[in-house]
This record gives sequence, structure tokens and C-alpha cells, in this order.
Amino acid sequence: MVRRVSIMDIAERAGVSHTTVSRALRGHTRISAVVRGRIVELADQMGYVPNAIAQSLQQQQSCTIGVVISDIADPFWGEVVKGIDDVCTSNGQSVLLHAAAHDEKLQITAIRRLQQRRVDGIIVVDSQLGPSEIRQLEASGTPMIFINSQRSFESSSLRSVTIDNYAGGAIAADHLVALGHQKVAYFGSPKRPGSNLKRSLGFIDTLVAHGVHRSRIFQDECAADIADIDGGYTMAQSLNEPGVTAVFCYNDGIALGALAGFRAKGVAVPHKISVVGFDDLAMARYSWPPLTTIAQPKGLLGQTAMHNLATLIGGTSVADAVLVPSLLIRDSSTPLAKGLRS
Amino acid sequence: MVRRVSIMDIAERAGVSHTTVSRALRGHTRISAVVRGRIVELADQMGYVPNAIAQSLQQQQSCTIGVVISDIADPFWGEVVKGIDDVCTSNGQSVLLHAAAHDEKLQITAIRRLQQRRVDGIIVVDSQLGPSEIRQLEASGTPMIFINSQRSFESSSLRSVTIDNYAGGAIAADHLVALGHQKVAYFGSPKRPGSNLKRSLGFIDTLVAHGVHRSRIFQDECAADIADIDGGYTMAQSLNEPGVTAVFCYNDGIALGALAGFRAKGVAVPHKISVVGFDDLAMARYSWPPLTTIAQPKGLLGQTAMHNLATLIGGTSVADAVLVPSLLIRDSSTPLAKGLRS
DNA sequence: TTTTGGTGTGCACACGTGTGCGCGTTCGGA
DNA sequence: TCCGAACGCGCACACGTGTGCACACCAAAA
Repeated sequence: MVRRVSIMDIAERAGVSHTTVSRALRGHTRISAVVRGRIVELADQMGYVPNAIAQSLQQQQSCTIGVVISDIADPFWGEVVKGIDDVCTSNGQSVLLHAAAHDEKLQITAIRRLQQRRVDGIIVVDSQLGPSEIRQLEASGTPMIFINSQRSFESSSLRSVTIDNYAGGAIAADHLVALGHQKVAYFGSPKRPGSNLKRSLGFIDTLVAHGVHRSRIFQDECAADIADIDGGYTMAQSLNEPGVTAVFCYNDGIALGALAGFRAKGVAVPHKISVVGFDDLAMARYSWPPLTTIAQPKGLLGQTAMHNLATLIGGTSVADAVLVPSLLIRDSSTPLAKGLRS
Repeated sequence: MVRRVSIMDIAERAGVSHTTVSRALRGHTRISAVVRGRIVELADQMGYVPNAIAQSLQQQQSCTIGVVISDIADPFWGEVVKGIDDVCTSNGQSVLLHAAAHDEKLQITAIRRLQQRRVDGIIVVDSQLGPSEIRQLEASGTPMIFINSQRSFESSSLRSVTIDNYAGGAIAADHLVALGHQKVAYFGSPKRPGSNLKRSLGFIDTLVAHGVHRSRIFQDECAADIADIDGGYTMAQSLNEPGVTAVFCYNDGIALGALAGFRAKGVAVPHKISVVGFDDLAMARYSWPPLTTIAQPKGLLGQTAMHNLATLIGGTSVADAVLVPSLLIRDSSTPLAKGLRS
């Protein structure tokens, strides 16, 4: 940290006390216009940059928001962070970023460091924390928002912002049924048990409500230790239920893998089989064929989290927020061809 | 900022001065073992969390690195930030993130705010700053690293980390010539004039060195006000030089657009025309066909920047770093078919 | 017993900023 | 001319931490 000019330096040059300089620069009343003018000019001329650290110490607030994220390189979370940052900068706050892979220990360490830095609040994206850690955090009193967490909270300082996974599954089912599909599959992921269950339930319940018999709904799940895209590839390869004409995948990663798997197998998408993903990753637009998917409002997720966090910091209580996903129709889903009806 | 226990609180409870508490917790010598034990236990029991803000003020260093980035949602920059964060956390530092779209004013504002926060150094990703702003920053004395900036610096506190764009263009040329292509095109972008020029020069110079006549090298450039992907689409559509069998694109965005444009036009990639991109975006793997590209070492870019910044902060001077890109062969480029030779 | 040296602890200050309170000055009205 | 009010400014403290110096104490050596 380079030594910089302080208000004391300005005070000395102006022949006044540092109190006067502080008041003049902050636009305090009851400072004579001449003195204020001289101080402002002097500050500019001397290249004064206010010390936010000292201000934070004095004001007992840092105007800083901590963000803990599993993988900043993931384009999905990147969009979420962008939403957070947008609201932050318009609030005059800054974002302290801490990456912490999918690991409880690392996430706790990151949160501790942020608390040392006295952030005004914390947003945890894609939390992997267990109940005991949560209780520990409740005790600390720092306002926190969890985005797409798998659990809910009782403490007044902890809130969540999530996507309605059940509704997302239902939307996918509506779409496929409307296209005429009557025998379908769900490609799941064991890595996120909570959201996986909700998406599959919403999907299956809605299919059943539309009159699709349970025996015509197949489920598969990839291994927990491989990348989504590889899991999707494998499940597409090994799918050999005759007559299945559509697949709904837990997320776009699995769906993109499935596209590749079907292509390798010689099964044309969407003419022989329709594929629907979840998330709307940036790359979903550029796959071949472009992927029909249940889009998560990623930017909105971050913005809502930040808004609610600001409210929490302000001392007002807020409710958990649930956002609804929307159907984004591209080219990987199509009406059931006549010949494929079984 | 919630009121938290300070070393003074601990001191009071332990019946010693805050000095002793500070020394005990920092592992200072010349503190009796009994007193230290009691203080450490008390600190733990009272839930003491050291105040990094006060420490920063006292130590005159914040252990914080500022990162200014044009678009955090861009997966390319996300990987770079990940590289920065990796080194930061292992150095015990934190990352203060500030987004600032492609706009000089916003970037300067972001830098000012980081300087107010007294960050130890700043990394500016994809800078759009002009010479006069640069001079202003030199004067401030804050150590800074510019990643993939379009210019170089004289000040000892300002350094750059860039990719060797000329070499990247040359590698693309080598690859296409090796595949037998003799009539090619370059799809450029006017948004980043510096790197665009270097990539095209490296490409063209090397083609000429391989014996390709200049009259067989076509260049096009998209409009500055549209997205890369749309620019690529348009350029592919409007390409009507007969006999061109390969295209090298300024970046993957343009290349992905070109893939779509050629497909819409009924020109098969790679059988009728090979396409090579630049960057290796995450989605380049999942396009159809998967994109051959000149890969930038994105994580390394961030890590190198952070390493050099740490050196700069330590007071030692460093040189500008130039990293070399590498060829990543996928399916969008293929040997020239016999029938297409002109 | 006095001197010397080491050990454990506290005082007081520094870092840079903001603010409650009080003091001196000026001004306007009676 | 006198008095109250408003104005302009500084003193002193607070925020939480770290550290140079001094001081008190104790033990061992002279």
C-alpha cells in the first residue's frame, strides 16, 4: 500500500484542522465557502484519495459484500455473479469474491475470511454446507443469502433464493406432451439430490396428470464421479428402451452429452428423439441442434439475492424467494413423427 | 457490520491489557505460557474474529487484490479470474471484483474505487484505456497488471501479460497449409484492433512464407456494433470467393457464427470448408462440428498475472509476460479434398 | 549486598477518518 | 450599547489493532 495523502496532510497545507477538511470534503454545512473551496481545490491538486479502510473502521460498515462460489469459471455462475455485481455497484458496494470448490471445509474457510474482512453480508452460491455448519453460521449473525441451496433456514439472518425445480420439471412435461410424446425418459444426476428429485417429480407428476402411464416413463442416473457431459453421453448410448421418443435431462451439461451420445449412436435428434435440458447455459444456443431447455433466470437470481441481502442488512426481514424458470424452445425438440407413435 | 468481540473485550475478561492479548494471539514470544493459554481459550470461547479492517489500517496493507473486468459472465474471462483467485487464496489474499463494461469511464471509476479500498495491486482484464488514462494511473503508483491489453507501458509499476497473437495466427496458417489448403480467408473483428492486426499478420505472413500467393488470401471484417457470433454468421453468408476452402477466424465467437452461417448456406463444414477459431471457449468443444481452434492458456494467463503482480507489490521489477497459444485440433478442419483443389 | 541480565507486562502512540461538544466570533435587533 | 442567536472552527475521542519503549520483577552472578 503506497503512502498516500491524508486529510491531515491537506489540513496542514491549508492551515486548518483535519476536522475542517473532513467536513469540507463531505459537504458538511457550517463551513465557510472560501475555506471549503480552498480545501476542495487543494485535495484535488494533491491527489487525495479517501481511505475507505479507515472509513470502514470508523463507520462500522465496510460497504462490501462477500460472495462464495464453487466455480467462478462455470458460465452459469458467472451470469449469477454478474447479476450480483450489477446491484452492488448501483448500491455503491463492492464484491469480495472467494472461490471454494465443492467442499464444506473450503466454503467455511472462505466465509470465515469474509467475516474477518467484516463484509456487510455474504451470498453463498451453490452451497454444500451441512446442518451443523449452518447452525454455526446462524450464531455469527452475519446476514447471508444462499442461492440454489438444497435446504432452508430458520434463523432471521439466513435466507435463500432458489429456482422452482418442480415447476421446471412440470414445464418440460407440458412441452413434450403438447408435442405428442407418450413414452419418455428422465436423465438424472446424483450430485445434487435435492434439485434432481424435485425436477424429476415435477416432470413425472405432470406426465401422469396428462394421462401418461408410469410404465412409459423411464429413469436413468449417471455416476456421481464423472462430468455431466460424459454422464449424458453414456446414458444416451445405453438407452435401449424401444419407443422412447423424448428425453428430459437434469441439466444442459447432461443434455449436451446426450446429443453427442445419440449422434454417435446414429439416432437423429430431434427427428428420432427429442432432447430437453435445464439451465440454458450460454453454449446451449450453439450446440447442434440448438438445445430446447428450461431456462433459469440467472441474472435475476443474482439480482434478487443481492436485493434481499441489502434488505436483510438494512435490518428488515425478508422471505425466501422462489423464481420460476421458463421454456426456451430451440431445435432439439419437435412434434412426434407419425411413424414413431407406439 | 454486527458488533463483535475485540481484543479489548478479551483483555478485560482476562484482566490484562489489550497489548498482551494481541501478542498472545499473534504468537509473540515473551508471553508466559499460562497467560497465553488462558487468552487463547477465552478468545475461542468468546467467538473472537480478528478485524481485518483494523489490521489493514495498522499494517498499511490490505492483502487484497482488485480485479477489473469487462464482463464476468464471459466464460473466457471467468477462467482467467479463476486462475487469479487460485494464486490469491494460496497467498492469503482476497479478490475485490469490479465489473466495468467496455467503457473507459467505467473502468477508471472502478479503478478509483479499488484505490480507495487501498488494494495492494490491481489486475485489469481486457483494458480499453487510452494513453492519457494510463499516464494518470502511472502517477498513482499502484502496481498494476494488464491482461491482454492493446498497449505497453513504461512505468515500473505497470506491466502486461498477453498472449502472442502473431504466433497464434502463424500456428493457424501452419495447420491449414499442412492440411493442403491453398486458398483461404481471414474473418476479422474491428473491436480489438491491436490483437486483430497481429493475428491476421501472423496468419498472412506465414501463409506467404509457405508459398501461398497474396491474391489467394481474402480478408473480411464484421461490423463493430454487432455480436461476434452474428458477425461470423454474416461473413460466412456473404463469402463468395470461389475456391476458398478454409477460414481462420479472429475468435471462437466469430467461428461459431461462421459454422451456423455455412450450415444455413448449405456449405458443409469441414468437407467443403475448414474453420479454425481462436480462444478455445468452453462451448467450442460442443459446437457441431467441434471447433478446431488456437487455444489460449486462460488459467495460466490469470496465474501469471497474479504472480507478477505479487512480485511487483514486493518491490521487485518484472518484465512483460507473453504466453504462447497452442493448436487444438477438433473436427471443423480437415485435409483438403482432392476435388476441391483449384 | 549490589550488579547484571533476562522475562513478562503495560503505556502510549500510530494508522485515517468522522463527530459530539464547546468556544470564540460576528451579526442583527432592541 | 448590549444581548442572544447563528455561524465557523478545533479539541478530543472513537473505531480495532500492532509495536517501540520503559518498567517491574526475579534470578543468577559478582
